[in-house]
Amino acid sequence: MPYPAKVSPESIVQTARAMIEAEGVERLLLNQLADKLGIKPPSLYRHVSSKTDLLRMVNEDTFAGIFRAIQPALDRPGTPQERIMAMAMAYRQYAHEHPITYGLAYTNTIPELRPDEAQQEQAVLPYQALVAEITGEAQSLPALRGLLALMHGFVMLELAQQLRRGGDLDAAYIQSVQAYIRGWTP
Amino acid sequence: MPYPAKVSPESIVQTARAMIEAEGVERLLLNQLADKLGIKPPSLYRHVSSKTDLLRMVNEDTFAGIFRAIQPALDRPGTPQERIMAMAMAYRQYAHEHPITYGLAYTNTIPELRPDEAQQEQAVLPYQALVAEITGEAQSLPALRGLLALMHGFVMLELAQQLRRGGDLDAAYIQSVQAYIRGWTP
DNA sequence: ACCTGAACACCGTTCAAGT
DNA sequence: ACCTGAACACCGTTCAAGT
Repeated sequence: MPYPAKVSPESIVQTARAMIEAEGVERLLLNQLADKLGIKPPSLYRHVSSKTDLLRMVNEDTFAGIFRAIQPALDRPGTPQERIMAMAMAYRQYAHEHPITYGLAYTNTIPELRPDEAQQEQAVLPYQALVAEITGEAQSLPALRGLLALMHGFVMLELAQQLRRGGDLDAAYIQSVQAYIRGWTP
Repeated sequence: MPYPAKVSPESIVQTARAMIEAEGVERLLLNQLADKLGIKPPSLYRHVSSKTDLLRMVNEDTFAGIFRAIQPALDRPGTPQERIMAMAMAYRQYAHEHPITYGLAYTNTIPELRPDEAQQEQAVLPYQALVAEITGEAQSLPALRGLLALMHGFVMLELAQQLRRGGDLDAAYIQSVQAYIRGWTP
């Protein structure tokens, strides 16, 4: 009866993530996932309680990845404006490198796919503090929200192919974030 | 053989839209849709070539609705800043009134769900002209893109329940859009 | 011309049985 | 403790037959 596990929650999530990025969520089929893991579909249910649960795990992984990607901007030297800009660049880069799973993490049409609230909040606080260096404490929450909205919205429009009119998207992003920061600077 | 049609593409789209808003996309089942229309599932295929095609039609309808909602802001009197703000308010209101289908229209994970490009572009031009009154012609495209990103991103974060820390979201939206516009004003 | 019953294909999920 | 074969449920889609 000792039976070495062929898969782990980590290997499942990682393989699922790769399949989603390669083919899109709608083509993440559990029998194909099982195939790649070297097991049969029913065995997946030893490690994951449902396909929805699996997608939630992928999303958690995505949020962790985003915060890991933008972390260095916090410790970096420079003015608050420069550090926010560095964060915004790292944020967009992460989204470009994981276009499908990034979008998936934010299209929580199903509440079960949402990540833990408290954990999420904890992770944003340092960035709010960074924003506060420009706007002051009192305005920092709305200013942070607008900043996240601008970054997220830009990236989502890009990924959904909604910015198709040519022109320099890198420059548009930088200019827009700079304009936003400038607008909040007293 | 004369047989009056019980349904039309319009009635199908409208009913589908209502079901999506009421229950979410994942619970738009074609047999339930057929039920509400008083027909049997196979009959749907007289009017729609696939479920994907139906969703594309719903999305087209959504984009038309968005532009209809923000149109009045164009003709309204006032400074460019005021008219952009009016547009931004109408935009967010539309999204609040159609939370699910709004999100659906912008999460084009499948290319087939995307609306017509040329038509889309035509519809945005007046708003670019409005933005140009502030930024000048040369900067108007990137400035418009950032504005759309800010509006879309804010609304998407709200709808995905990603702004849960309390505070006045209406005020945050207004302040953020104002800051953005201010940042672009020479 | 439009609708339906019957049937198929696909895929997530369960469960009893294997090692 | 982990895996599998067989089977079920669900749902989008097709097609030949009805009016």
